[in-house]
Amino acid sequence: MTEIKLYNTKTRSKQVFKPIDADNVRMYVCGPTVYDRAHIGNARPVIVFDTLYRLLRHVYGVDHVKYARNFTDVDDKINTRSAESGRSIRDITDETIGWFLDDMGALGALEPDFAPRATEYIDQMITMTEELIAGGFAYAADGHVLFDVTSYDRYGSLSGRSIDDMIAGARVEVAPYKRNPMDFVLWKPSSGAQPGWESPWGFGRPGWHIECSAMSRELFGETFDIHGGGLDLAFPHHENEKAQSCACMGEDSFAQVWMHNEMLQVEGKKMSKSLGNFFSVRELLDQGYPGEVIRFVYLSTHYRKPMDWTEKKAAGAEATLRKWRALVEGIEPSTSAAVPAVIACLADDLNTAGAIAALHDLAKAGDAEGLKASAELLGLLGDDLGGWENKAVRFEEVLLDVVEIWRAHRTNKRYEFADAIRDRFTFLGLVISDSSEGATFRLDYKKAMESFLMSGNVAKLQNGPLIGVPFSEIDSWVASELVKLEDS
RNA sequence: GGCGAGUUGGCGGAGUGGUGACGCAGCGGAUUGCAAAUCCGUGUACACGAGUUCGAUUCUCGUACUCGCCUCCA
Repeated sequence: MTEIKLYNTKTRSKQVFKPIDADNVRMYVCGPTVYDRAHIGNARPVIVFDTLYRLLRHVYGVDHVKYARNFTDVDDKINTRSAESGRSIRDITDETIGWFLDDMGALGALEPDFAPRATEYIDQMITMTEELIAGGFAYAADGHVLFDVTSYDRYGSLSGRSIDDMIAGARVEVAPYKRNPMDFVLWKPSSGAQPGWESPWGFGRPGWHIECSAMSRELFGETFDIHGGGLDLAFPHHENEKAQSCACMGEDSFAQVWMHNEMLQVEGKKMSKSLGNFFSVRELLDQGYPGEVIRFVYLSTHYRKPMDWTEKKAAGAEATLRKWRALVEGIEPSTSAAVPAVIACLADDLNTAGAIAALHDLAKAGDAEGLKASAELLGLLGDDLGGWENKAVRFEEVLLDVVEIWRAHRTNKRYEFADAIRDRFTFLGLVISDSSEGATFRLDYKKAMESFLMSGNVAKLQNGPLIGVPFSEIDSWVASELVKLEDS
């Protein structure tokens, strides 16, 4: 059996992965708070852990791996959104969950086996909170229940912090009902319009961290194999989850391996709402980036390194995938055809960049079957379209007419006319590949967009090059230019 | 202030204690009416300083710089 090594945040080292039960490998990943479209940073853990899920399924068998990813559907951001829009919380969260699954599906992410919603596990959260109080790890005060961080002596061990250091950082909310400023909320009171449930401490709602502890116990039991999420969750979210669960169920309980993906940047800068370079997966898809291209860009950087999203990388990814897709077209590989070199890279702490290099080797060697089977382990080159339909040239009829004119000029050696037409094509971003089997065309989006802007169209670039013109506008512009070309 | 990560050729990006991936770009060639596409070939890079070593880009320590988390945000 393939030996998988994973970097464990808890031990700060790469270790051989030994599942608790090889017939029931369990992975829990923190999912989104559902109040808005997923931004491109949300997509990184989804793609990273989807790839790990695929690898685990390959190694342990599809029926022996269980993956849970929660939806946080009770949160003040959702309450705010509800108050602003006048819509019900359930409406907002239902819609957002639908968007999330659509957008992540477009990136080739498999749906997890479990997608628990926090609001459906309130009872379990209350139960765990009661257990923590009974065990002396939490206390009720002023309608709140707080976790007493001093009661758990390993508090801070996951993220490498000490309580004293953190208090010195002075970034904690001081509240009169807290015994220690670092104590965090397990339960808090709700008033009027806020969502809430009856509890031993009155009408209220859970704090953020308790949901993962309660839901993972319900779905997976007291212990499970892998807990993943973005590095920014390491503290406080994961530290607090671990404190709750281990205080409640023992130090050996809860996650055995903690994995954190590094953050994502955009064109070399931190992506944040305050910097305004913040955009959603849907915006990227709508601009014509196939989901598969986005996925490829993410996988070309190791998950524990900061990843920079750039247009240049996307263009490179597209060129590579286009080449590979042409090579594997019509190939039906057996599921066991995945190549050892690719598997070995993935098994080495998910070295996806190395795996992609191995795929390049396969492509160069012309091993279409190996390429396709191996690529599918990374969620690439699947049979679904991967979002390429957005790139299909929808003005095909006009195009074919113009091509006939171009061809006629060439056949008659009227090269100056033929070349003028071709130059026009090139200007429009239409890349012509004229082979012995006939001419084929594709639209170079970036080139087309440049020409579009050069042609006097108003630039709509507001927040950098990516938040630009929708692909559909380029599309119709190219079509109208082709009509002009045909007329002239 | 606390914690952590990184620094590899023009760009992106793996990896290794000892003849230096891979991709893109560039360059040369094949092909082409000319191109595009494709194919073939081509590149002695590992922040700086010291230490360990027969030998370090790879290990240790230090310096510089970059970045992230601790706040909305994964």
